[in-house]
This record gives sequence, structure tokens and C-alpha cells, in this order.
Amino acid sequence: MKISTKGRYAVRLLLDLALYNTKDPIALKDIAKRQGISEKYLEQIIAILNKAGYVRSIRGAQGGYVLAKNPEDYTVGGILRLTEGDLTPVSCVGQNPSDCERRNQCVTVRIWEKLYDAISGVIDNITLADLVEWHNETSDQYVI
Amino acid sequence: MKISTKGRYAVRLLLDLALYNTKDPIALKDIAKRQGISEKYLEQIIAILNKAGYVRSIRGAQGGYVLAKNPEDYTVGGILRLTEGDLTPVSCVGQNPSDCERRNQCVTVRIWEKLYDAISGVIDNITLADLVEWHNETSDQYVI
DNA sequence: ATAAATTCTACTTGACAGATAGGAATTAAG
DNA sequence: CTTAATTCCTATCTGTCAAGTAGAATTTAT
Repeated sequence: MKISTKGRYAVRLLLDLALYNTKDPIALKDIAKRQGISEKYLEQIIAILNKAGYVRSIRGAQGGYVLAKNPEDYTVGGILRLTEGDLTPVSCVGQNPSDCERRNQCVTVRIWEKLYDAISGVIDNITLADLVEWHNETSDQYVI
Repeated sequence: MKISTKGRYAVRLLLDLALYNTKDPIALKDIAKRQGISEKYLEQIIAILNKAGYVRSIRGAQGGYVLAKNPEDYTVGGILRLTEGDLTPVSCVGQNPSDCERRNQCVTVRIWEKLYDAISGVIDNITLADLVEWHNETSDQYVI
């Protein structure tokens, strides 16, 4: 029942882009350094974000990445679903429920449905813009 | 971000006990058969519940298990925390947060705190008695 | 005594998280 | 036009853990 580093790093990566983005692309090396995350590992994560159109890449020297959309257009839920896969607590709920022959008889499904709704309710209602705002509130003295 | 079979089976096991309990102990073999779960695997799970005082065991022939408390005294959260370990989505939140040197600077913690609150809000407010009730509502025609 | 049950401990298997590694392709700058 | 900086691609590694299997010891009702 844990969010993996992949998803968490993806959120921090995009937040870093949102905070440090001017108009020039940002090299992954710099993000890795600021966030204290292996650059090689971040490569794989940002590849996912790139393919999904979450970031735009500029290749070659002085290249890097920029956000493809406005911060308020990224939900945490979207980022996590992309990197973690679906976020249902069990595989028999959600929009692609795996079929289980006990489905009809099984009362516990209701638990997982309520749980999934609660989870979605949180992560689908926090955007990168919120994170930026939270950051600005709390950290004159800190960088992320 | 999945609940493992251990936790899910524990819930079904206790629900089975709540539904089929009269005053006589129920053999694990019967639960395993009804639930379609390996008896050997259930052994290990019920051992946890037994040690925690969730069930009472009667050894020997005609032995088995009975619930130690009333169904309304078991929360799903309690069962899951016991079998799954803590249910925080990341290790840096909850009552035993692992210390992270980025803790003060890290805005994403707020996401995970909100998420954990939402998760707890659901699972700590569903009891075995609720599951029994849901079961009785929906299944004249079905067994669990 | 026997059979039915719980209890205990060890082992197996496969999958996956969390990286690391190396080189190919692209491009700005000198 | 060469160099250095960067993204892109694919393969490999390592440890951990979920999910179960296995076998034998212990307890107890009949």
C-alpha cells in the first residue's frame, strides 16, 4: 500500500520544472542535483512523462525540458496514474476491474470502492499549481 | 499501491467467522473451502489474528476458531494495519514517520498526509458489523 | 487409540522496485 | 566542422517481498 519512488519522483520532477521554469529548457542534470535523485533513474521517469505529453523536450546542447501545459492542468492523480499504473487498492475495482468469479457475492468490494473513491477524491483535486502555492507559502528560506 | 492478499484474506476470514459463528468453533478447513483460499496460507494469517487477540482458538478435534469480540468492535483499518503493516502511502507520514532530510523543504508531504487521512477516514469507519449488514442486504440468494 | 484439528518453522518461486550502465543520436557554440 | 552537452534507447543487475507450499509436532474430542 505504498506509492513507489517512481510516482513520487515524477511529482517532484514536475514540481521542480514548475518552480524553476522560465522560458529556457532545464537540463535533467540540474533537476537531479536539486532533488537528490539519480539522473539515470530520472531519465526513465521523464521518458514516460515525455511520451504522455506532460513535458516537452529540447535535444542537444543547452537542451532540457519544459512543462507542456500550465501547472493547474496537472493533477497529482494524473501524474501518479501515469507512472504508477492504476491506483485502485485491489484489482477488482476501478474502470477496468479484473473479473473475479466471487464478484457478485463479495461484500468486501464495497470497502475497496469507498477506499478508491476517497483516494481519487484527494489526488484528483490537487494540481501542480497547488504545490507551487504551498511551496511559496512556506519557503522564503528554503528551496524544494 | 495495492492491498495484499494477506490483508484482504484476513478481512474475509473474519467476516466468514462473523457470519457463520454460532457458539461452536469453526474449523479453518471450512473457511478455506467456503472462501476458496489455501488452508495452509490461511493458517499463517489467522496466526497473526490469534496472537493479536482478534480470534480465540480451540485446539484438537472438533476445534477451530471463534471471534473474540463483537463484530462492531473490529474495524477494517485495525485488521489491515495488523496484517499489512502501517497503511501510509509513503513512509515519511503517519505516527512513526521515517525521518527524511528533505522533510522541512518538501511540499509533497502534504499530499501524502491528506491521502493518508482520507484512507484512514474510510477504513477506520467500517466495522465487521457493517460488512455483515451489507451481506444480509444483498444476498438472500448468495453466500459470501 | 485414533482422527481431527491447531501450531510451528522452513522453504520455494516469481515478480518487481529501484536502480546502474553504456552507447547512439541530436544540436548549440566556438 | 568539431566538440561538448544534452536527450534517447535498451539492457542488465540486485535485493526484497508477496504468495504460497510442505512437513511434522502438538492438542484434544470421541
